[in-house]
Amino acid sequence: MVRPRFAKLPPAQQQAILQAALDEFARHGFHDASLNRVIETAGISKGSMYYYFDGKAELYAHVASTQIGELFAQVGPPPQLDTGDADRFWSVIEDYYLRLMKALLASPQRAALFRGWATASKDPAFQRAQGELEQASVPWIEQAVAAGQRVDAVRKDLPASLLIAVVLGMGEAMDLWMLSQDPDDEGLPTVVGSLVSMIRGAVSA
Amino acid sequence: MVRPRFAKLPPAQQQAILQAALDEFARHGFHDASLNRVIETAGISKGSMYYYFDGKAELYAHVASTQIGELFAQVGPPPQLDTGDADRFWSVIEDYYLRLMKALLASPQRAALFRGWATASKDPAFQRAQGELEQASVPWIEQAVAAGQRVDAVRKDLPASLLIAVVLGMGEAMDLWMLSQDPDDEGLPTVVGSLVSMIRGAVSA
DNA sequence: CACCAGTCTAGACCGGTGGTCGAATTCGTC
DNA sequence: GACGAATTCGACCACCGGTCTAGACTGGTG
Repeated sequence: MVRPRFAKLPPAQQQAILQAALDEFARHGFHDASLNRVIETAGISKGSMYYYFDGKAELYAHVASTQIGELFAQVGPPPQLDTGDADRFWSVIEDYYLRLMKALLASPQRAALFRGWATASKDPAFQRAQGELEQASVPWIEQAVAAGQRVDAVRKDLPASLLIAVVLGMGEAMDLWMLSQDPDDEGLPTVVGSLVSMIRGAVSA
Repeated sequence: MVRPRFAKLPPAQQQAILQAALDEFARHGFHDASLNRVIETAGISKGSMYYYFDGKAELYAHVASTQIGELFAQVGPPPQLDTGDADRFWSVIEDYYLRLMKALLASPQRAALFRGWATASKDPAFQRAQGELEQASVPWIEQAVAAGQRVDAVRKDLPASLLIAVVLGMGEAMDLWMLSQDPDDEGLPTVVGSLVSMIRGAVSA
């Protein structure tokens, strides 16, 4: 975790550090980002950086969770999923996915940060600090799978861990593909519709 | 590419280098593997290593392509896919997938090496040297998708690049999940059957 | 024999990395 | 002002992948 001391810094300096870190992580991804460049850009010394953050991974985790928070603040909380039948389930998923992607495409730097997520998630140094972030995304997917099974939208003959792993893998591949295509706002709904139809095909009963 | 000089080394020393590199890459993945540890284990100097290999990426590429070669020698070449209808297509896929996974589970070190592939494929230093390896896997998937479309086993309304990206993502997630489950030989066919059914659901028409 | 070009090895060295640490400085409070 | 805690600083550490030079060894030639 970020150390509590950080909150006591003048907001301007907090912002300088976070902005420098966001720039660096968005541009280079987790592993190739340089802490030395961050402290140089932010105008602080290495000692200060390690006084406020336990290390590179903690800094990344803090930046990423801040960005996630802002993204959710824009898009709104995840919707209720088990309020209808299977078709309803999937159309709610598609709608929410579409809104998320729209918001993401609207802020390229944030998109670049999340694009580097896949890389970061395989880095041992990062995985130790990932706990907090994971608890914001994986449980939601777990609940979504459970809700889908409740309304007969998701098959029940496979372990939930496998369904989740596959959905995450598909999502990652789709996100990377979409971000590399840079679709306009008109084409986006069609693309998202196709992606959700693929997920539906993979996991539905 | 590996330099031709390497082939002129005494086989024992070739083996020492390749074994040390395989151990290191399998244990740590591409990025976190240390060339210094490899040369120490192999008992050669850094100068010699760079005399025989252009760098870390070339060494990894050589080790990996050797392992791929041995794997294919065990399992046999990819099968002909467009010799029947859709059901035939998918059963051939499932059969081949099953044989590949069986062979992979039989040699844990090789499995660990390939598990690190995903990590490696995102490393810029690695991508430059990936050409040779890529030409052995991606084109095969492209052909498989094209063959599947020919026999109406794969939907034609989406770009091939998306289908391939999603299938690769699913495959990666499934492989990781399977290797983490460490299934016995009895359970394997069932699991592989489920996985192929998920891929089929995602990409079929 | 002497000489030489080519092959090969050793390891010092380079700029970079993330991370540590003790000293110096600033700040809050008596 | 004085004292202790909070904060800042940058030198320093071990390690990384990669470069480079000095020299040992080899086989061939006059």
